[in-house]
Amino acid sequence: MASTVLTPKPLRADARRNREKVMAAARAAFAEHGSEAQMDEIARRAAVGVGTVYRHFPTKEALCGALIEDTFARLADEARAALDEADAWAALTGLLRAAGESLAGDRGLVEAMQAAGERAQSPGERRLAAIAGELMARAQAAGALRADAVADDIPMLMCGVGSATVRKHACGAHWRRHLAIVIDGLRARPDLEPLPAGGAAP
Amino acid sequence: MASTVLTPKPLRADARRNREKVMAAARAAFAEHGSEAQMDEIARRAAVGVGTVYRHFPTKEALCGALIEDTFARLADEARAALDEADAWAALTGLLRAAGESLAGDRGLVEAMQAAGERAQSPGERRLAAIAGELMARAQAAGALRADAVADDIPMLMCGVGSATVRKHACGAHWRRHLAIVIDGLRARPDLEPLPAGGAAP
Amino acid sequence: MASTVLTPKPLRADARRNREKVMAAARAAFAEHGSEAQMDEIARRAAVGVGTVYRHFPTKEALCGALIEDTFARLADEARAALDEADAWAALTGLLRAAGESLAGDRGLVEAMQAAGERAQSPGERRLAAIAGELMARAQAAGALRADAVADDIPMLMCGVGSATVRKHACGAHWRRHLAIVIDGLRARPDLEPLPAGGAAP
Amino acid sequence: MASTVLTPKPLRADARRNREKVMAAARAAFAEHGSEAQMDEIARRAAVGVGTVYRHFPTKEALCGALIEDTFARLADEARAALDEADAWAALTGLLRAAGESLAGDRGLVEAMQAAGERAQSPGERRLAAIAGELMARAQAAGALRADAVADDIPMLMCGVGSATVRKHACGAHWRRHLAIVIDGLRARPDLEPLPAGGAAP
DNA sequence: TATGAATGAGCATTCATTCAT
DNA sequence: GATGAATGAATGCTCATTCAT
Repeated sequence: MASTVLTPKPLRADARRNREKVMAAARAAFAEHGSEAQMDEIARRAAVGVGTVYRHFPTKEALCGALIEDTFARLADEARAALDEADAWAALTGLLRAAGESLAGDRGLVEAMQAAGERAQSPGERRLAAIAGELMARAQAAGALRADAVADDIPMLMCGVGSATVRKHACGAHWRRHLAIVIDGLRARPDLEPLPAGGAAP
Repeated sequence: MASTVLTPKPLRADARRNREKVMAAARAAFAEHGSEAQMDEIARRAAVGVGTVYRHFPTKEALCGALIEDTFARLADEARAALDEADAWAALTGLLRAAGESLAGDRGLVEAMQAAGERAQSPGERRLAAIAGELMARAQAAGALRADAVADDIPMLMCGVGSATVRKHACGAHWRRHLAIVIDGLRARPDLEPLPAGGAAP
Repeated sequence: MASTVLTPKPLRADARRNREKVMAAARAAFAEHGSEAQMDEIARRAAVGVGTVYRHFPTKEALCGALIEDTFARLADEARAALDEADAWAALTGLLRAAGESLAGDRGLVEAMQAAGERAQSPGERRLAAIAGELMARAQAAGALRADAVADDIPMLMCGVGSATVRKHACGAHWRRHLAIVIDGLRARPDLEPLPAGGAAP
Repeated sequence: MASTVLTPKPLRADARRNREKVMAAARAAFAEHGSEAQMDEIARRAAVGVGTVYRHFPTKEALCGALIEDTFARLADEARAALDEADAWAALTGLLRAAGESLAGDRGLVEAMQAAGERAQSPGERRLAAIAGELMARAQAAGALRADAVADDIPMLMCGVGSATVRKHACGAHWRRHLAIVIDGLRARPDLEPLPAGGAAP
């Protein structure tokens, strides 16, 4: 699903099946434990030997990265469809909601969003950012999105929302409330104070 | 300061000094590395032996917990002062801003907020929640805070903001923008859609 | 060439070709990396699958052994020609020089010489030893080779010379100097002290 | 014994005892298995946990290196005493014999000599080389050592001799015979052909 | 009581060998 | 037969915790 861009070799059928078993197992393990997930456990969940995991992904980091890129690429594909929507604000908030659902409960992905900026952006990430930027521009032109929101705000806000998705919530809270509040905070209003300037942090 | 509730024994002066050196060192180490901070490094920063660290805190987790409680207690103390303020909305947002500054760049604290709900609430945390709840009620009564915001939303939102504080930001972004957007999203507005219901998650 | 003594089955043409590709690849790999050469790399160099390597040689050790025997057999063939030479000392030193050139830079072969005595002598090795022994006897009879040199000394000395061939030398040194010194040390001289007795070692 | 040059800290008594147990165990293990010796086995032989091994030596390579340097330093100390001897040839051959005894059967040390030139010379190694060079000059001046021998020849020759020491010898051979032949080959003689030129190899 | 040396379970990764395709 | 994917025991190293000095 939207993962291989160049398809270097048409993997043997059983190898492809194993690769997918490994990715599924890894997705589950990283979602549950973040980058502390153990390679042996991933292999066990995939019902293969560790060697097989390493045949497909040279290091744990590479495996984790492949999973993340896979998610970004899928989100970007979905987002591209949203570009056709007439209502830019609806398209933008739809994208945020979709991103929230992808992040939901996935410790690995949330860690990755927190670590963004410590590594180079992957292709899917860049595509996603470009589409989000386009949607923001349209939503600002339509007067729905506050004018002082910038493209870089989106991954930061989604990092925050993602962070909330991995919390065991107290009963009144839920990450969809967090997202809804953020979205409301992004709406254009006549009387809002401007956002503080961005810049290197912390 | 403000950390021990029962003070079981009045520690010898040098023991107390060591305890404080350890806590300071641990605060720095956890802030920088999160829960991956190493006990040896903490001892080294505190200029004591590891044994001394373990004399004051039985496990790494206990040390980390003491630090967190210390922070919550300090925040709660500060927040209590805010109860005297006439403008409830200003008091509430002031509290959020103070919390943001405490979280800023502190990986350990941010991790702790993400893990909240997996452990029992500490006394400071409870005091802080109570004060925040009181401020919310007043702000809602004053018509400044949206009526559908609930007490549990606050730590969740601050978890998100905290998450942004540990990110290496792209240049346009900054966690204070995140917080400002959240605050704007919390303002009462005539035409807002109600927030989705909370509930156990994920 | 000269490797299989009994040639149990006349291998199919393509199988023989593969066997030779594998041996050539293995020779290069073992020469470069010694016994740390990896089976996968040998297969890759030979442009065959690992399975094919294992079809021809049941274990890495067997492959390595076949290579060594191949080299000894070739040396023995060359040495047999030297038996016709009139000057026994020249024939003997020629053999040592030829052996040095074969060893030169071949980590696998040098390792094998160090390990000699831990495994049974191969046929080629025995033939070579017999020829060397014959040359030694003649050279001693001619008064050129010191009388206290014995057959077993030769592989030991060549082990030492071989060891020098795999060294990255400091600029003044070169293994041919080592060999020349050894050869000079083997010359009969009126005033030499006798060599120490041999015997099990170390 | 001649190992610590700067004595950075006066190790606690038990720590020093353990350090020495580890070095003794490692010496035995590296002697027997070369650099393939396993850290767990070294710990077991020393009757300590692996962690203790790593406390004293940060990596396997460092441990191996410390052992080698220890040997070179001890040899250099012994060699310095030899500088007082009147008979330079006897002093030089005595040094070679002592080196042979140190190398005898020590796979780790022999590997190190083969790898010399792939890493920087250690202080002990340099001291040893300097003393050997001085002895060579004197022995050449006395007309005992052949004039075309150079300093770099010595470690190369000892590498060869060392290589012979780890062989399981056939009954007629023994590394002391190898060394004796090399020494005889180094004697000045009126009618020797000059050694081939040194230079980069292989 | 403070120290820091010792412990050892735990984890990522490698590679000879096997076996389904 | 040939292939190369799969296997999993083995290995170097880490780090929270314990305990002798």
